[in-house]
Amino acid sequence: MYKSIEEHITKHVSPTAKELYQFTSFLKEITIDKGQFLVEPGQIVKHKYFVIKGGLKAYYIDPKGNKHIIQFAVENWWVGDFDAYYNNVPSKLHIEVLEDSELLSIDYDSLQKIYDDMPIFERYYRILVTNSTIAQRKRILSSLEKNTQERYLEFCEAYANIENRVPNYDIANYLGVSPENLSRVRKQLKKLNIS
Amino acid sequence: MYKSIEEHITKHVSPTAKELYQFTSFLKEITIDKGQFLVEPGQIVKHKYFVIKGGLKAYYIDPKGNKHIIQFAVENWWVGDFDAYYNNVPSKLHIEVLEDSELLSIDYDSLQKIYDDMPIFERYYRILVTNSTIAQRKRILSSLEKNTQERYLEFCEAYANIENRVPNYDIANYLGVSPENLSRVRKQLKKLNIS
DNA sequence: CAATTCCATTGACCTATATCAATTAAGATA
DNA sequence: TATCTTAATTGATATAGGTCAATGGAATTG
Repeated sequence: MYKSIEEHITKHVSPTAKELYQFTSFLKEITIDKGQFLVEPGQIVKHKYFVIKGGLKAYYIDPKGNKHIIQFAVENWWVGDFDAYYNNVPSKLHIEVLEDSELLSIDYDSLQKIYDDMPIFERYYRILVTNSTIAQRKRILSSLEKNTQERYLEFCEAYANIENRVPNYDIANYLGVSPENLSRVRKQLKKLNIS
Repeated sequence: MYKSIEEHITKHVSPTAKELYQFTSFLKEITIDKGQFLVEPGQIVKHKYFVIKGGLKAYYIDPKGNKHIIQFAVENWWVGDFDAYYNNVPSKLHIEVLEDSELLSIDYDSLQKIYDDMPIFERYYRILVTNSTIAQRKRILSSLEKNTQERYLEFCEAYANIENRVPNYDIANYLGVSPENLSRVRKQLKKLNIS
C-alpha cells in the first residue's frame, strides 16, 4: 500500500527506515469513486492527498460562473487546496474525482508534528513545493509565450498519461481556451500529421 | 544591515538568537546599480538575493524574441532564478536592476549547510515557497478569469509600491498585454474616476 | 437494441486585443 | 534652455479566439 509514497519520498530525500515508517503510520487510506468531491468551496481543509491510483481535477468557479481547472492529479501526485490547508481559510476549490481512486491522506496537525520531529520531511515538502513553483512559472510563461496549438502539444507531452483520460473540454479549460477552439486546433494537427 | 532580513525571518518562523546570528553570518552584502544584471541567460546560478533597498525585475526572452516579466522584486522580497539555483541548470532569465539597490546574497552551498544544521530555516524557505506557489496560482487564475482592466487594478492593489516605480510597458508586459492596450485601459479608468 | 445523454465538431459571427504607424509627452543630456 | 531620447498615447486595421447555434458521434442507461 505504501510502496508508491515511499518511492516518491526516497526519490527526493533519504529518511531512515524508522522515519519512513513513522511517516507512513500517519497516513490514512481512502478509496473514493468517480464523481465524488474531495474538497468543495467553503470547506475547511484539514487534509492533503497522495494519489496511489486514479485521477482527479482541482478547479475554481469564478464569480462569473466560469470554471478554471488548476491542476490534474494522477498516480504519484499530491493534490489538495494548499492555500486553504496551510492558511486555514475556507477552500474556494472543487476537487473532483475523475476515476475511481485510491488515495493516502495526511492531516494538518499530523504533518506539523512530523515537521517538528523529523525535519527530513520538511525538506521533502520544501523540495516538492519548490518544484511546483518552478512548474507553475513554466505554465505562466507558456500562456504568455505560446498560442493554443503550441500549448496543447506541450500539454500532451507533459501529461502524456493524462491526455487520454480526461475529456477534451477539461483540457481546453486547463489551457484557458474554449473547447471549440481546441477542437479546431486538433483538426489542424490531424491534417499536418496525415499529409 | 540585517534588520530587515531578520524581521522577515521572524515573521515566519522563530529561530533562536544564535541561529539567527549564524544564518546572517552567511549573507553577503551587495550594492548594485540601475541597469546592471544580477543574472543573465546561460549563467550558472549560485546565489539568491534578498532585497534590502531598491527594485529589480526578472524576465525571460523567448525564442521569438518576446520578453516576459516573471517577477518584480522590491524591499523584503527574495529574488533569483530558483530553477537554475536548485536544479543546477544554466539560467534562462535576465534579472535586471531597476533602481540602485542593496541586496543580501546567499550561496547554494551555504544554504545547504544551513538546512542541515538548522532545520528551522528549511521551514522558513518551505513557508516562503509555499506562499509563492499560492501567489502564482492566483496569477494563473487571474489571467484565466479576468480581463485587462481587472488585472491592472489587481496589480495596482497588490503591488501598490511598485506601480509608480516601473514603466507602464513593464507592467503591461507582466500582465501579458501590449503597452497600447494598457494605455487604453488606463484612459478608461481615468474617465471613470473623474465622472 | 433503442433511447438518451453527453461530448466533439463545424459554421457564422463578434469582440478583445495585437500590430503597425504616427503623434505627443516626459525625461535626460548637452 | 534647447536637443535628444525614451515612453505614453492615439488612430486604423488585422486576427486569434470567444460565443452562439446546429449537427453528428460516442458512450451510457434502461
